[in-house]
Amino acid sequence: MIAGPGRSPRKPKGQGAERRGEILDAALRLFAARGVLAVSTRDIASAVGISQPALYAHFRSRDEILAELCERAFQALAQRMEAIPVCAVRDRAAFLAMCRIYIDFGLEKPDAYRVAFMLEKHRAGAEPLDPRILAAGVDTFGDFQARVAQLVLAGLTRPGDARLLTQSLWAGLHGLVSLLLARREFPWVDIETLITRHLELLADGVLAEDPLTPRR
Amino acid sequence: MIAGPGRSPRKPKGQGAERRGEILDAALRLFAARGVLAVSTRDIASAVGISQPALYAHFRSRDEILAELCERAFQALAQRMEAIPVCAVRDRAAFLAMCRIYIDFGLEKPDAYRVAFMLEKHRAGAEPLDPRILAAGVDTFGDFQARVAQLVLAGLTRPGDARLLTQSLWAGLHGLVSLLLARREFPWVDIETLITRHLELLADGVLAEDPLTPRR
DNA sequence: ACTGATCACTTATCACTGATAGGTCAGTAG
DNA sequence: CTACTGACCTATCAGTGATAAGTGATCAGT
Repeated sequence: MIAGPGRSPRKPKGQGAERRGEILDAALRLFAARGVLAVSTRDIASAVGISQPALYAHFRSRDEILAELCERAFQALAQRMEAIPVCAVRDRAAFLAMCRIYIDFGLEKPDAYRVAFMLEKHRAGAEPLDPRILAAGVDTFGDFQARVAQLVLAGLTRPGDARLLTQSLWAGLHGLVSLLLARREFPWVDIETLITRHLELLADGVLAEDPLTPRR
Repeated sequence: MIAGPGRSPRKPKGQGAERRGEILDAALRLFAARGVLAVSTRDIASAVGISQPALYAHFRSRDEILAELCERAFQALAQRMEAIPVCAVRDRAAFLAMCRIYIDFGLEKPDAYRVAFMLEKHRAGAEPLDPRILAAGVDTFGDFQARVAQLVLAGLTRPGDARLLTQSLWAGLHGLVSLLLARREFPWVDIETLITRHLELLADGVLAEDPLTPRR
């Protein structure tokens, strides 16, 4: 669409996997700058400094580039989540910290979050979604679930098994992040207040009332 | 993309607003059948029985068709919500029923829901979103908030004003609906169980503990 | 040193997208 | 009858994702 700042001046050949990485970096940078829908394969190729069809030597389709970025995003989130070790999830504070990591990730890396959780990968009639990506998503979800399971084992949660509680909690977190990202023009209350209150709401809904660790 | 079943055989002229309605109906039908992204203006025009440029006599762009459908979707949701009058929202059961209406709407009319709540209207660099649509959304949200305010007035909620609680609750509901719609291939637990438990979670998070109306 | 294969890349082109320009034709007002 | 209006058409635009076929450098084997 727009000429853009960055037509690189034709690169030397570039060694296999190295080019692949360059393409992914350029794509993520453009997606972050203009939005996922507004970036064409020509834009990406131009930013890398190669012709548009050259992309197809490294990726089978534009969607495969997205899928690869999606996998990267899952890994980045999983890495952040490691800041709260599974064994450390034993009280309300750790629960809140864990949820906070998810929300902060979404708000700080909106395009990674969009690619991973908001884009519809298989439009009606397309192929059934790269199983590698599905696996990466399920893995990341598993990391989350393992931490919730700690709370269940410690008897801190309201009734329900870890899988059910985790899916419900995930929905609660995703709802806030995705609405904030997709409806920036909505008249939100103060965002920090909203996040804090929403986390309290989720904690109240997931965790058992416990007089020893009062809510506020 | 695909020829599709429905090239209507060239309509007679059609009176102004009537054509407009036909176009919206056809667009919604196609979006529901193939997904919003997979439907072109030529598909819509062909289904109505007119040429593709003729659409632009009634709408300024494809996005304006989407915006109009979005407004319709908000109205449809608002209409369903009227089944629970504002004054009737006085207890946990009414709260759950109100939330259930939202979720059922999303799952039963996935394309209307997608158009209204999940599509990103203003990609980076586009025009700032039709204010009529924004107003329709804020109105629908207001209907929701009025019901939550009843609960606040009745002293049934945990701390927080109605606006804050409503935005948080909305996020909780939207998270579940949008994830179920966007990630159909995810290994969800039984969906009815998940919905029920999630609504309990939200109720526990929003409503005060009240020994007179026990949770289960 | 020559040959043949391979690889990363190119240009040219495909069918398709949303959108615009300009002409056609029926119906109506004067 | 003329003049106008409005709904509609065909033709065409630039931009999209993707493919085909060709180019030139590199490298292994002889």
